[in-house]
Amino acid sequence: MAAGGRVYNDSNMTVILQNEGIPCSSEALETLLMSSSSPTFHGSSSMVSFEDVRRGKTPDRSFFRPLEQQDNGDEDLDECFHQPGKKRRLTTDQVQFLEKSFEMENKLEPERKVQLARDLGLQPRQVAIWFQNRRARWKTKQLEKDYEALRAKYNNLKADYDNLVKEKEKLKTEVLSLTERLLLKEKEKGNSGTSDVNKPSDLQPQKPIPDSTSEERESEVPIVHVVCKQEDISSANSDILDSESPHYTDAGHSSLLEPADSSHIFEPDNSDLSQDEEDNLSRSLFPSVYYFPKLEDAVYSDLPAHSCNYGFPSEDQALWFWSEL
DNA sequence: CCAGTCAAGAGGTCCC
DNA sequence: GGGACCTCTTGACTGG
Repeated sequence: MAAGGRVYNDSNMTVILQNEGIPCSSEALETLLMSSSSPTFHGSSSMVSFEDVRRGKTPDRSFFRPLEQQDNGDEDLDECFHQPGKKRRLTTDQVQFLEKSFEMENKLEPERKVQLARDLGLQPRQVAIWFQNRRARWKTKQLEKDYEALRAKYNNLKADYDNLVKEKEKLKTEVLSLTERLLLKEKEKGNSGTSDVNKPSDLQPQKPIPDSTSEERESEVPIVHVVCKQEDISSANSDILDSESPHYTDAGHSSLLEPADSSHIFEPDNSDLSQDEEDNLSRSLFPSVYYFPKLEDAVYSDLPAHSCNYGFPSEDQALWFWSEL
């Protein structure tokens, strides 16, 4: 490596030491070189706790250096004379100390910076840079975590959505077969000679007179209003579904959805819906954009007045329809 | 201070 | 074994 190939002489030593802010008299040099091989620091530096460091028990800024000397006997030379442009890794203990400090508070006040620098034998600038980098890398990690969490959430929601789509299909099939049965029954009735079989009122429950409040609410929700007013058989079907399968009503959706969380809003799957575009049932079931809460979260008991139930209890609607059978 | 970037250093793998 | 190459980590710098 490059470090191995470095050649030092007295002159560049002096320059380097001055760059490092180390007094560079011949005695100082000697002291540094001596201390590097001094048995005083040859034990693990962990023998002196960081608490001691905080209390000022550490002898001087060279405390953390010997770790490198343990790794490589030549490191001390490198450490003392390394070129100013060259990057030096912090020792494990220095990093641990900084990490602990970072855990306690990831911002660095000037006083703390100076104190840390003194404790670790680093330049305050180095400490500042270390904290900056640490914050940046912590943020990156945090973003990764957040991304993973969001992805998991998305997968759950997608699974819920898929289940709902399946359930919708099932219910659709069910409604179709029931409708067929109903029509068949009506046909049989007609054949038996009853006169007013084909009146729409026979197929549909009498629309009750809405009270003033429900009237007002209807006007607030034009899309649903229009859908609910469809005076055909599928309208009746939608009433049944609304009462029996509250998952698709908008009852309580606003309170169940987290605000500003677009992951809860599903655009209709066009590929799914377009396969049966004439199906009024689908249209009445799904407004252009629909929301659905998690099944277990849904509050089915308090349907709003505009949720296709004409302001009547859903059980009654079911009765209107089934009483005709 | 942050985001983006550079570059040194260290570890791993492959090939001769 | 060791050199070449690659990748990742991390200290340092820069511009906003």
